[in-house]
Amino acid sequence: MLERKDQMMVRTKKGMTLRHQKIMDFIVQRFDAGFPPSIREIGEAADISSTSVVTYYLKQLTEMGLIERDPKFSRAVRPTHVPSKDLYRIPILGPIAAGMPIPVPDPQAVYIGDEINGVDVARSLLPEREKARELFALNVQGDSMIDAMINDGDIVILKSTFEARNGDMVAVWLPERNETTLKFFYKEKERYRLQPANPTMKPIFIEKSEPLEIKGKVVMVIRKLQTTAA
Amino acid sequence: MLERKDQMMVRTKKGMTLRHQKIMDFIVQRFDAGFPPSIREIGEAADISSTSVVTYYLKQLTEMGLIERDPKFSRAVRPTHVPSKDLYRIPILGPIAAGMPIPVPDPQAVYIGDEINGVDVARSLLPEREKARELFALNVQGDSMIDAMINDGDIVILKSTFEARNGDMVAVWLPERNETTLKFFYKEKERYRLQPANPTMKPIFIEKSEPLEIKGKVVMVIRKLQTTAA
DNA sequence: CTTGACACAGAACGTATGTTCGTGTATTAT
DNA sequence: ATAATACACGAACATACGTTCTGTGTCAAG
Repeated sequence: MLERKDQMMVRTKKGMTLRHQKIMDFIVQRFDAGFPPSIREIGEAADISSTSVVTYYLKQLTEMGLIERDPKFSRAVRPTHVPSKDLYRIPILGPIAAGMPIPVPDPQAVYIGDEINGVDVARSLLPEREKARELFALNVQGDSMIDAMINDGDIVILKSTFEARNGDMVAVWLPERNETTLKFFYKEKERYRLQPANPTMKPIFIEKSEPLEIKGKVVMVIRKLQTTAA
Repeated sequence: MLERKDQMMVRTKKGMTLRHQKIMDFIVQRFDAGFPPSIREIGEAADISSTSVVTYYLKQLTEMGLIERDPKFSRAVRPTHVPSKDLYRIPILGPIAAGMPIPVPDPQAVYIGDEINGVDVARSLLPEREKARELFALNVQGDSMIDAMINDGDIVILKSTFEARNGDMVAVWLPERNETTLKFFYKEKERYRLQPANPTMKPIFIEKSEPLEIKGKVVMVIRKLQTTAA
């Protein structure tokens, strides 16, 4: 009864075929909606005509640890690890300090193993969803940022950018001084003014002849105080 | 067939009877688990013997806007508004400034209308779940907290407490000075030392004879930089 | 070439599931 | 007092659902 041999899936080793992915996508989609699918609905979504074949794949996905099932209930299938829709995990790329260059986001390297160091931030605190992917976080090391009202141990969240507008707080790398700094950015006639957040402190001025690399715009600062074990 | 008249639910107006609540609780519980219940399972959970009665209540809950159903699928029932399990909404009680007393959490008043001003924080950034209820947030007004490395517009998250340990950052009200301040707290022999977070600034000392009210312990500071509309 | 593992189809079976209908009993309105 | 309404039970029914069994085509190893 099988005629179209070209449509059969081949799984040389233990990988994900197109069918595995289609099924996973559908289950995740339905899980997000709150209504988990039946075997037959999965079959329809993945172009599988037989319920036994769906069961066959579900068994594999379970063994891979991608889904969980409860045989006691119908439609009791759910993905094991689903990132929360209400959170966004911002990768922490590394430390930031006055005498160090700023780690730059690398779209390739970031998602190795999917188990990256990161901060979870509520979507409600973030700008639009689309731009969240441009965000990265840095761990502040040392007291060198106190003029930016940022302390040792703080986490700064930046939006990757190479330009800045007046009034933005930016992460700047000054090659000639071998210095990283976080300042409010103002473009003046012949120079840039880098203004500390702390109003009691003086700005520094960078002539336009001097190189100045803007690495990102600070969008948030999170400070966790060590909770002395209650 | 009905003998126990005392067990019948009476809904004088449009309120929630015990059965409504039992059903809602069960649906929410199952929704969180990812496996929505069937009509009969709901009936079992709410001690309802007839499936038609469950349907009857489900219809009411739908009309109240508490749940949603999709008649195309079985087990397709979900609560409409479920607070995310990954977030915790910390109520913002009001402003904090140097010359103002600190708003104190009032367990009664907080939950009016359930639509309170608040910050959503990822649970992963918070201490244990149990203690999250003791948290409240304040909106920093003015520059008076710059010695605590806290700026105008910052949000400070505090844990309600009346005592402090050495090294805690606390919100303190000094009645004799009519002053609110955020400082690291150290108990010394004859006095308290209130140390600014900014290492370049000097501590203030409070003799033990002077009254000092600890209102809370700072657990987190969140600073949102205004994103100049991209 | 044979064998066995893999990928798939189809059908059958027993149970689960949601709806609907008929009936009964309190409570409230007229 | 009577009617209307709200709350509740149980049964019946058609369909949905998951499991299991048989069988078939594909491919690589021996």
